[in-house]
Amino acid sequence: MILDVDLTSEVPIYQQIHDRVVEAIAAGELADGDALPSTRQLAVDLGINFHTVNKAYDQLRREGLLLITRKSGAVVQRVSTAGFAADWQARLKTLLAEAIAHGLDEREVLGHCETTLRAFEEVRA
Amino acid sequence: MILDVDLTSEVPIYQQIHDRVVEAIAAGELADGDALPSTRQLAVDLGINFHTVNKAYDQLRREGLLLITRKSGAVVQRVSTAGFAADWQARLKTLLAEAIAHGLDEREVLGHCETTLRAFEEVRA
DNA sequence: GCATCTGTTCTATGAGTTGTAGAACAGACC
DNA sequence: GGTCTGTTCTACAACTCATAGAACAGATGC
Repeated sequence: MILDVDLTSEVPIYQQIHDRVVEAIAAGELADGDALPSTRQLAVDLGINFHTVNKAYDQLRREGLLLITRKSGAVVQRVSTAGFAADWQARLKTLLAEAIAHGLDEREVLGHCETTLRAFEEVRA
Repeated sequence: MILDVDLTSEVPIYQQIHDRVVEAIAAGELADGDALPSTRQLAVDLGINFHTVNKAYDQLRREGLLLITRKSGAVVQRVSTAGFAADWQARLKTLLAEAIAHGLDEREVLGHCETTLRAFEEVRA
């Protein structure tokens, strides 16, 4: 699993780790039961502190995407989470509004959504 | 113009103000040339400090959505901004991946995008 | 048993962000 | 002249971010 983070980005490192894992799950590169590297190992690989990796993993666990045990480490396991849909739709509205406000056409924006979703499908197929 | 912010939210107040203005522009409730309330006035209306409003307005100005002068105050005026598209598409990918990772179907996600975009169109019409 | 790796938890520190606050200046308006 | 405006400056408490060190306990392999 390739997981590249930009240490110079304004986006927090733990957030980048979180986002890359989510994208890998969406693309099917990570499926239920797949193991992630240990917090200490990934921290060494990325050249960061293991507490930072721990924070990203913990966030994924709270979101119901990761199961973490002392025995098996971090394993992808998706469980239903309440209240996700409403929060997600609110963020979608804000993001799409940003594109429209900046002058993009509705059809153009929908095309970007379609292309992005198709990319996930294709990697999975 | 109604602008409601949640002071108890974990989302920063200035970010909420920014997002609501962007959504209003996308929905056509705010068009080019429309004036926003002064920083001090909006701060009083929302019961917050005017520096916080100033931060939100300044962010909108840097994004090319607002023109701020001592004379006319804050006025909606959209100008082209470089580098917006790439950043936006990266954020779109992350947001859509989150939905797919949580088990939503691709068609379902695209449907949400379509519905949200249509809502903007309808308010504008 | 022993060493090692793992997740977990605690404290701590420095840098940066967030929101509030007060003050001051200058242009615009009546 | 008085008032409203945006702008800029400093300042503060609270919080976040990332790093750091230490310690504990379960699991694994020899």
